[in-house]
Amino acid sequence: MILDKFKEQFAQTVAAAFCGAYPDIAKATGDHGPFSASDVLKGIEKPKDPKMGSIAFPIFKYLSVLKSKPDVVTRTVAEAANKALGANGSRPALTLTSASGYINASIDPLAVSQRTLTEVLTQKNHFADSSIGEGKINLVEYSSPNIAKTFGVGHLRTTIIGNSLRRIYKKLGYQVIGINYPGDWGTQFGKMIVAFRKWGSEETFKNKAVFNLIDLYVKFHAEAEKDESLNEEARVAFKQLEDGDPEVTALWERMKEVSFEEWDRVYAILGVEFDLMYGESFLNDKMEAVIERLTRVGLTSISRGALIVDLKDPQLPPALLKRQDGATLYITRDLAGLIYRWEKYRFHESLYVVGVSQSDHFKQALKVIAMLEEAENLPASERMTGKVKHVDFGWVKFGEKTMSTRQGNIIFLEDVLNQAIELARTKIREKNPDLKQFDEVSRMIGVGAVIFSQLSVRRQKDVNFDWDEVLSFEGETGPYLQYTHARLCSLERVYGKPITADVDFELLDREEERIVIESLAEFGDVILDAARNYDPWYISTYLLRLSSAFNKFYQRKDASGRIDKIISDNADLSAARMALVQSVRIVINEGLHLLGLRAPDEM
RNA sequence: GCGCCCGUAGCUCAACUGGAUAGAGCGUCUGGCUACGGACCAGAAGGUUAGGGGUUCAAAUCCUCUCGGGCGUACCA
Repeated sequence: MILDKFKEQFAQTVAAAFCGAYPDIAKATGDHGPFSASDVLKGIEKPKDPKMGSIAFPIFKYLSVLKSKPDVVTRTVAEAANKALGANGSRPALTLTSASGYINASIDPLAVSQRTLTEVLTQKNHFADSSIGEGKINLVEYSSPNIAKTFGVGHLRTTIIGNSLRRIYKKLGYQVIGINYPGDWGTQFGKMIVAFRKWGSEETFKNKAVFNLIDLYVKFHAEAEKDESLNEEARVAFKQLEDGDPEVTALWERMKEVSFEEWDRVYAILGVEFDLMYGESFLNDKMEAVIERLTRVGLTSISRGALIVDLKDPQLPPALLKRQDGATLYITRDLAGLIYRWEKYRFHESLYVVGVSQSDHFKQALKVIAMLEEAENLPASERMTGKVKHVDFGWVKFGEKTMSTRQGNIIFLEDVLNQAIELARTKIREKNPDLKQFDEVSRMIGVGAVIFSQLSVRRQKDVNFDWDEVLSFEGETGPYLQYTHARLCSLERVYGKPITADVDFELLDREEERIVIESLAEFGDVILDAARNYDPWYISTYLLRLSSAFNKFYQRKDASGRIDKIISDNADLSAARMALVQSVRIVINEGLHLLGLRAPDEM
């Protein structure tokens, strides 16, 4: 965003230089390719190596039109452009160079640093805020655990990605509704009820209730392997629940209650927030209307005894609204939920942060909606088609296996968090034994390591759950970012004087500073990338880049091999460098917040 | 069987969706004026991008086949 202005200037200058250098071809081809500022702007890239400048423009694809060699083209154009830039005698904001098929440009560091640091220091944590979301509502559904199952690491990704997306959209000015939609309905409850009747007791609800319920669930599946009739019993039991049988309903309520307690504890540790929570059962009385609506336009039919919507797509099985026995299914509730949310919020976008394994399910549900809206011939403004997205993510794998509650193959998230926190405590005891807020900071770091472990891989890819990696505090980790933040805070404490943007930015023109400052300038673009791609990973990797750039600056050595200290006897230099320090601290702090991590002042 | 996704350093991941010498971290090895905080920094080693063929100025990226893995495939969610 901050660099946009320079990119535009680059594009205009380069296009003009092309026109000047190849007037005949320009006349013949018209305002296209290298002769068009907007085409040049589209072709702009970031150089592989920051030493090559900040803007790069490859010219290969124009060689056949220009009928010339790459190095000749880049050299003549760069020279002409430089001449034009320096024409009015003042210091040019851009300096172009040519290199093997690329026209590169470096931006006058002073122009960037002045603008960037001033913005960061005055806007503080509101730096890179945006208004693109103003007046728009975005829904984000995430976490959505199941009753009577505990939080495993499998639920970690949806919870963390969703929580982060919620914060990212807020920063961009959207009104965001973070929704937790727990699974509190369905045949699984038939199974739980049967299991409880057979092997449960009052003791089940005593201590560690959720764990006891999981044991029952696992046992049910083990037994059902041997005895098919258990599944039939479960179907009957769920039907009783649907019919409102008081005894069964009471049992269901108790199971819900203990699960809620469990989640609240985990959300509190993670620092995850929601704006709205309702379970699947909330939609029970809203499904019939949806079915009627679908039926009215003739989309439903009976097949093999079940009520379906034929999706007219050989690749997708039909959407089952009702089973043979009349019980509703997952997709029936999701359709009701889709419509409920659309009618209530008229959202700009509605996101479902749910694993890849359900991508067919979402394709089916969205196809049903599209068919319905088409059949009802709704005006475009009344249609949600295109606004609803399945934000899928890869599996959390454990060794070679995937997690499965049914097989009892699961790691409890709370155990992971507790171990991470305990490790943080050990580290702090050894490195900073006098730390005042020992407990709180230990939690920040342990939890930060766990959260970051899920955000350091692109959303769509599977992520391995490896204890050693999750509990690592070195390298590309959350604690590394937190450490950098704490160190920046420490510098401000040592400096002890007010930090302002009223400094001589000319003093920050060395390579290391330049890279840090241009990273700061990118923050806004990175947030937009994360939002557009529904992936906080962009921010994770950006913060690592920024921290690494800062740490290089911090530990830079001068010719004699001494550390080139930030705070020195040179007051002007120190003031300028501290302006940079505080800017980096602000951006790391805000970036960590967007990811859902806390940033300690000391650790 | 059919559909979708994936295969990059010993390990975990990048590569701006077709661009420059395929980059980081971990691990291994070497180094860092008596630390403005060493949870850091500098350097070294490590690659036929699973394999073959094709498309073009240019392929890890696109098309095709082979091999290997994951997920889904109507009455679970």
